[in-house]
Amino acid sequence: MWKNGLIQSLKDPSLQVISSDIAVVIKDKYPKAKYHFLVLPKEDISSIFKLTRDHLPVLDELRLLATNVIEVSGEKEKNFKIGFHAIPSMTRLHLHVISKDFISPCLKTKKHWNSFTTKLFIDYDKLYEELEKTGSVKRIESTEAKDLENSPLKCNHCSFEAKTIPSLKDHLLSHLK
DNA sequence: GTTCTAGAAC
DNA sequence: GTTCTAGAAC
Repeated sequence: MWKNGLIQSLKDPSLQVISSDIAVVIKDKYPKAKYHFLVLPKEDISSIFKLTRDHLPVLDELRLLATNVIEVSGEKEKNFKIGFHAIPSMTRLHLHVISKDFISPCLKTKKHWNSFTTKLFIDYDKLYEELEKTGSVKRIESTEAKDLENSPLKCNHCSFEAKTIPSLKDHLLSHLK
């Protein structure tokens, strides 16, 4: 089943970029930017919704590996987004580490775009705080999620709003240095 | 999560 | 006529 794809990838050492005793970094199979890594715990945590305060140290470790893999790539952390999808599709908790260029042939749909650039993307710090304060991560309302998935294609660098995905992709090229 | 493709949008 | 999106996938 495709939902278990990440767990399969986790087992394949050739896909591992870096790892520690408790977590592994792999490249996203369909990267949505120049750099797109996933940090997964070895512990069988299916998603953000299974997290408790007991997992805070695991999150700390995921975050450390995120910093490490950016360093190894020779890039600057400020040029990355680090966080979780509010509605994960695939099982096994995974932290996205993605460069803000969002230039990739695999970025094809409005849902892709909005999953990284709206509240459908939960920054690491925000999720960590919620877990610390409330002891769990709340599921987003499905009506709000639909609205976010279908919201206008706003550039993540400026006020530009694209009418189509291809025009957004053209526009993103203009932000390359 | 992706692929495929019908038909909407242009 | 071509580009682009969006829903089914048994």
